[in-house]
Amino acid sequence: MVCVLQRSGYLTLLCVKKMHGKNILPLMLTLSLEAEHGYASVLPFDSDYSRKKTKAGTMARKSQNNRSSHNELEKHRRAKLRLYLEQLKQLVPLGPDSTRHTTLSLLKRAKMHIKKLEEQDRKALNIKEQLQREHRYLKRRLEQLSVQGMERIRTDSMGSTISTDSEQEVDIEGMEFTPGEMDSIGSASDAEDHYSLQSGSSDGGYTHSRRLNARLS
DNA sequence: CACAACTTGTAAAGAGGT
DNA sequence: ACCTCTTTACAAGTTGTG
Repeated sequence: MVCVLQRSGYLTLLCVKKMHGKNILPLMLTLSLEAEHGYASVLPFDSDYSRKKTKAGTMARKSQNNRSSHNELEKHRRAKLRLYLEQLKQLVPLGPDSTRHTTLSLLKRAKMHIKKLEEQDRKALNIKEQLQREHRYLKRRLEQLSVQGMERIRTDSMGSTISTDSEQEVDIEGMEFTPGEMDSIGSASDAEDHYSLQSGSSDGGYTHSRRLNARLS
């Protein structure tokens, strides 16, 4: 039996039982001399243990120094986890019962919060698309009406009279036309936008267009 | 008793030697 | 290519605490 007192405070005993001249049942016994630990482990041992990547070999290879540095690393990992949880806590709105929050409850809240944000995002996207359709439709309608107004003025002027009918005026102040938009006047997407406006949510866009149509027809 | 913190063993991945 | 070692992360068991 070999007995080694390690600097880490652990006592390692190496026991080898001989039978018929051969070493059998080798064991490595590790005892902690620190009272608060009371640590003891019995490991199978063989002369090749330091080179084998077996479960027992790994255990035997790990010195107590490795063990404590491993514990330190694990401590750091937990500290990092705590930090991330703290950061998460700043991002998640906590309810009135914010006196006690466990890790589990925080994660549950975070999950709910993410779902809520996703829903808000989805709704906002729908509204944005609806407004874009409305905007496109109104723009094209305005372009059509301004063209009609110009033609009306031209035919009137051929009759040596200039119309001063205020009802025929089209306010194009503030309008901007890009070449693409000018090309798309009267295109199929016009009807599509109009349809989507009619079938869309009940905002003021459609009624506004109808008023405009009625006034100029 | 529930939860947090700690300890320990182990697997996986990557590095390095042969 | 194979083997071993180291690093890293995770899971399970244990201990501490309010």
